[in-house]
Amino acid sequence: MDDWDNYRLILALARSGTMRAAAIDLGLTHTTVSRRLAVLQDARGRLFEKTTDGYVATALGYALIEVAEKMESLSLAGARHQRALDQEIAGTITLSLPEAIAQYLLLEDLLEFTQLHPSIELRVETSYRFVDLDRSEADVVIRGAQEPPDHLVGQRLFPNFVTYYANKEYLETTPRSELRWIAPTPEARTPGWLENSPFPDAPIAIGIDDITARHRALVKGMGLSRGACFMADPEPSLVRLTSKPPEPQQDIWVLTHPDLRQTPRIRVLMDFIARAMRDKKSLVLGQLPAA
Amino acid sequence: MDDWDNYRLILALARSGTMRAAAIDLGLTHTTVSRRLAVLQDARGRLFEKTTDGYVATALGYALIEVAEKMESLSLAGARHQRALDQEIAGTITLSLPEAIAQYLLLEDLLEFTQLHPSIELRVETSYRFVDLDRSEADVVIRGAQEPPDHLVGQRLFPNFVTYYANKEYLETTPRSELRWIAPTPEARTPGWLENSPFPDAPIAIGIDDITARHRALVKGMGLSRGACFMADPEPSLVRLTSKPPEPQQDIWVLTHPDLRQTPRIRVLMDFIARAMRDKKSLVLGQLPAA
DNA sequence: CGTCATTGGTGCAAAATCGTTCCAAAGAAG
DNA sequence: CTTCTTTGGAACGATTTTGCACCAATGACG
Repeated sequence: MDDWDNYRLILALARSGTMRAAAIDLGLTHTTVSRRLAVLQDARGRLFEKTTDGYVATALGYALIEVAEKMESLSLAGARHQRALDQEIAGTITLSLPEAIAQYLLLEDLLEFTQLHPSIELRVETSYRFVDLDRSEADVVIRGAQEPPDHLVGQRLFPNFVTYYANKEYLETTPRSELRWIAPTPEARTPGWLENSPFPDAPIAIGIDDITARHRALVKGMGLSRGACFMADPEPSLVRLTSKPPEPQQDIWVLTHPDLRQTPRIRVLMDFIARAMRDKKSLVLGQLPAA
Repeated sequence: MDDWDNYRLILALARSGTMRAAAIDLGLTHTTVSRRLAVLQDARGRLFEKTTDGYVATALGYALIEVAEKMESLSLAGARHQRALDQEIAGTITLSLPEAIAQYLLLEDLLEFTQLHPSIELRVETSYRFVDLDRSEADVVIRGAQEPPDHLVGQRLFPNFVTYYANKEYLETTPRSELRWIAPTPEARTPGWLENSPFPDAPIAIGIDDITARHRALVKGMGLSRGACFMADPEPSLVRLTSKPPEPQQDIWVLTHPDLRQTPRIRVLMDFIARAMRDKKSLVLGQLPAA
């Protein structure tokens, strides 16, 4: 018995009496319980005897059940301890981050964070109204920037990569002369984006400020667009317009105020975000999985 | 964390500091430790932080390490308890069984039994001198018999099946007229065995009393022979002489004296033997694995 | 006494886990 | 500063584990 999980098996079988019931308790099937018990008893000797009404522990089995019961109370005490620890970092955090990242990159992760830390109330603020971060009410900020921002501390992750996309069907059914661009509003356009694109002669049909609205229009086949890899690559209806590698844009930063940095609650969130982002690094860099 | 074995992982990592060392402690590789820790921390939050000299537990990690330490002492106490229980059934058992079964069927199992119950000294007696079991010094007896034996109690398992065999090379290279039988001594022969055999006209070259000696001669290609399936089937150099199903011989019994039957030590051994035999039932019945 | 439900076991295919082999990064040693 | 060792992670193939669909055996119930 070099697998402590076997104690859980013993406990479930002792309590429920039958393999099928024990399997349900453990979230398994009766075959798995049967096989695991078989190897366990081969290694440690008979633990249960099959009687007319279920499995009954032998002397040895009973000894191990007692161990398992104590282990269970330990485990439950550990869970309580964990909740108590989480209480110590209870409070509210306001997180400000770009709408696109919130919706397309970190949505599930942020939900997971709230489940992992029930004592933390997380408020997500996706508007860009707070351009001046010092005056912002946010505690933690995710933003793209070239330089380390003043008065804020944190870590730089990696650049956000973009390239050119279109809806596959739109691209195949639209005559080349009819292709149109969906662009940001003029002041937000990257210099040279059109000239370096695969279709520099196509006209700009519309300028949309909101990045997710632009993405929706792109997915619906309303035109060509330059967009973030992490938004477009997972969308199966979209194809890249060029085989050239995506281009890096601004670096992504995870930031907070210097006087909040040592706050455990803040540290936990920033660490969590950094970890979640790194897990998606290849997606943000636009590295296609099997290409 | 619905797998208590993860506590072992935490403990090993906390003690050794690096994944590679922890992996060695656990008998695994560092990749496995790394992956398991990753999913664990995804589910329960950060438990360790990577510092310049190894992994250091966070507050949460430390709480779980304490749980794991207590679990470990529980597990060790359980192992001591098991040894103590085994002491209660300490003593000597003399087991009498046919030489063929001892050598070809239960050898590993009996060894395993002594490891499982170090407090029991098992003496194996394979001679057939004790034909009268009441006068035998054996505590437990395995024997073949048609009827439930007098003055002894226990359980009947299943019949021992036999059929006809030869060394494959011997069969292919020997002219049919040169084929010879290796038989038991005349008084031990089953009536009609020769007439019902595939080669009823082949002469009997030799009569050997000892069953294992007969088997060895058969394997060495010294002739045809009728023998137990559980001895011959696992031997790759032997082939069956007939496609007819093997014939049942005497039932196999596991027996003891009535006044010993309730002795825990005896019960443990008899239960173990019955279980081991049932695991090999298809082998004894001569049911070929992939035929 | 027959029917039906429940139990645990078997064979096979799918899935998760693991080990091997590689590699980049970071410290330690020279 | 360079070299070398040690660390942990990634990709891939192999093994193990697991679930599913059956089945025989046993007991419950009408």
